[in-house]
Amino acid sequence: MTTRAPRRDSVENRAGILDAARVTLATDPRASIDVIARSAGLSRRTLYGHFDDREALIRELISVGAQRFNAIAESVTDADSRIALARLAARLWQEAAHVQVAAALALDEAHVQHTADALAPLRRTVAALTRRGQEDGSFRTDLSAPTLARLIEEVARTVVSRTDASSTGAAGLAVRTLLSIAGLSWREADELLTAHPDIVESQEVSA
Amino acid sequence: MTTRAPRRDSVENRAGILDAARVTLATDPRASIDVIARSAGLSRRTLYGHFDDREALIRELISVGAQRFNAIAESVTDADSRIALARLAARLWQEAAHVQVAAALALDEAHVQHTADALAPLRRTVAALTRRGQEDGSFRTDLSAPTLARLIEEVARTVVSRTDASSTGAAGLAVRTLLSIAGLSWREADELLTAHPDIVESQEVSA
DNA sequence: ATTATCTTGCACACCATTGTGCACTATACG
DNA sequence: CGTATAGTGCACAATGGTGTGCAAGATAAT
Repeated sequence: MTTRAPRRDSVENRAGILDAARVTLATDPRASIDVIARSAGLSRRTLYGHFDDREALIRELISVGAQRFNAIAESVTDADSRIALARLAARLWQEAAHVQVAAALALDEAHVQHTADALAPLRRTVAALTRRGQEDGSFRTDLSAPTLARLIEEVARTVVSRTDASSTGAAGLAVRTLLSIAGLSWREADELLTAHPDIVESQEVSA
Repeated sequence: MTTRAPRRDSVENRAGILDAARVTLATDPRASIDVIARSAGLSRRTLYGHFDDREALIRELISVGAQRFNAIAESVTDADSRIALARLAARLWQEAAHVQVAAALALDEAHVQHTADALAPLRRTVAALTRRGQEDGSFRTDLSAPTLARLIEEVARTVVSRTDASSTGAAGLAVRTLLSIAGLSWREADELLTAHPDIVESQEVSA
């Protein structure tokens, strides 16, 4: 009596719900279950077949998203801490779709804790990077490392969630902003991005 | 048949409600009317005696707060655009209590428009200041003036609403952050604040 | 082709919240 | 004082959301 394999449409629908939730909640973090389900082309009742709870849905969304971020954090290995920060920002930006939900949900009182936990590795990376940047003289030292790291996180969240991801040069804007926060002068950031055009592919941030 | 003068407790209570709403909504922008009323030491029913609507209450909160901000914006007249920005940030920071509600409500879809309208003067000041800073070579020119102005606004909102206003040096943190965004190197910002200690100085911790 | 799996619509109970009507009490004003 | 003004508690209807039970229908796996 081995249980039958799960139906293909079922797993597809489950993924579809997560997708719809990601898109929908990025705009409105408290969209109703009904809106999410319909946006996935399914009925509200069906959604409850895949997820016990609104909670369960959101928790999974956060967990899956966090994994991507943490993987990105690991993938950045540049020796130059300035470049490392720039590249980290750019790569996260490419995940904008995912980042925006995370940014939105992270502000929701009910999920702050889970989000914080899930993103711990990324946060550790940022903290280490900040320390390194200060030690090698690349980053500002008028703020303590923890404070600066926090500031970088908060500003990153803001820039990512409140700029139009589709507009040209948006990625460049995000990267430049974070480098400024880290303490680089804008000219230095400019030079850096010119010297390493691979970091941000879509150029042109006109004056 | 001349109507009698309004009772003193009535106007006090009205003010108390606005106060309570300010404090409560700063933490949780969608706190219920009941919570706000009780936090003001009044019953829900009484609140409805003073304000037609949840809307009406919030609209007044925004209007009153916006007036303060706009007044501050007008009060900053420094010729040096860097100092003007620093002072503007510092003065707004002193209004932290008010700023935090504004920041929280400004993110609420239902009130974005009203908030934007009410804060138009402040926004105009920031825009003009940004343009001036770019023209006199103080601010960065790798971003267009409107983009930079928007960035300054967003980061200001973030810093103000997501840092502990009571912690020491918080005002300094806010000011330094904004100067960095404007394009100053952190050393330059540091010099500026050392040369003009009056900008961040003397933060009253009045309850 | 059979059947277990999945989707759906509908009804339901439940909850929090909003805004109002009303009778009653308290109190500040003149 | 007397009285208009204000506060309170309670009941009420309405809204919009959550999560569940169930029967009937669709469909993918075997």
